[in-house]
Amino acid sequence: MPRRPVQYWLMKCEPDVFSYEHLERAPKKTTMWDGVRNYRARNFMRDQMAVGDGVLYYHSNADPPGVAGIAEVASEPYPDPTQFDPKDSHFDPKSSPEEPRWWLVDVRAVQKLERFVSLAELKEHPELSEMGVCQRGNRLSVQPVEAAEWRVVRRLGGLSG
DNA sequence: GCCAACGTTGGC
DNA sequence: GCCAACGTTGGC
Repeated sequence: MPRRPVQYWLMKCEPDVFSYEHLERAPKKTTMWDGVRNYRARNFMRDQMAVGDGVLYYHSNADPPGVAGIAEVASEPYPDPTQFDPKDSHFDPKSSPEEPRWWLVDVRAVQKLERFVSLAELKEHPELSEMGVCQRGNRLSVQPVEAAEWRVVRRLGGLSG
């Protein structure tokens, strides 16, 4: 069974909540990407992500917003445990372990960018204009990224390849 | 702090 | 199934 090619993603997180530096210091440099409660974002994680996929770790609601580091998908999709916890702010009473509504993957830090690449800088590059994050009003917290876009962002961030 | 864009909810 | 109201996101 041939493995599908690596795919690329952009995942948003508020750095005040969990920055790229937080991820680097986490056990195994890995965290559960919990709390996503948007169906499109969930579908990307549940249906399309595979271990080893590349992730642009994006700082949203930040000054400035932008891509801080490279991460990777570090688990198969599995149900988000916070949906079952009545004490958790992401509790979903309509979900059940038998029929979980919300899914996530683990994300592992790979390499911090040599240079932070701000949203303003992303927008300066016409070859990145199709990226969701460059489009006005796009609030999706998990987005697919084209391989060509991935390479451009890496290069802007001072990484080779 | 403002507000545009979007997603969700709930009345009908 | 429509759509107005409301809540959230997130850049500015």
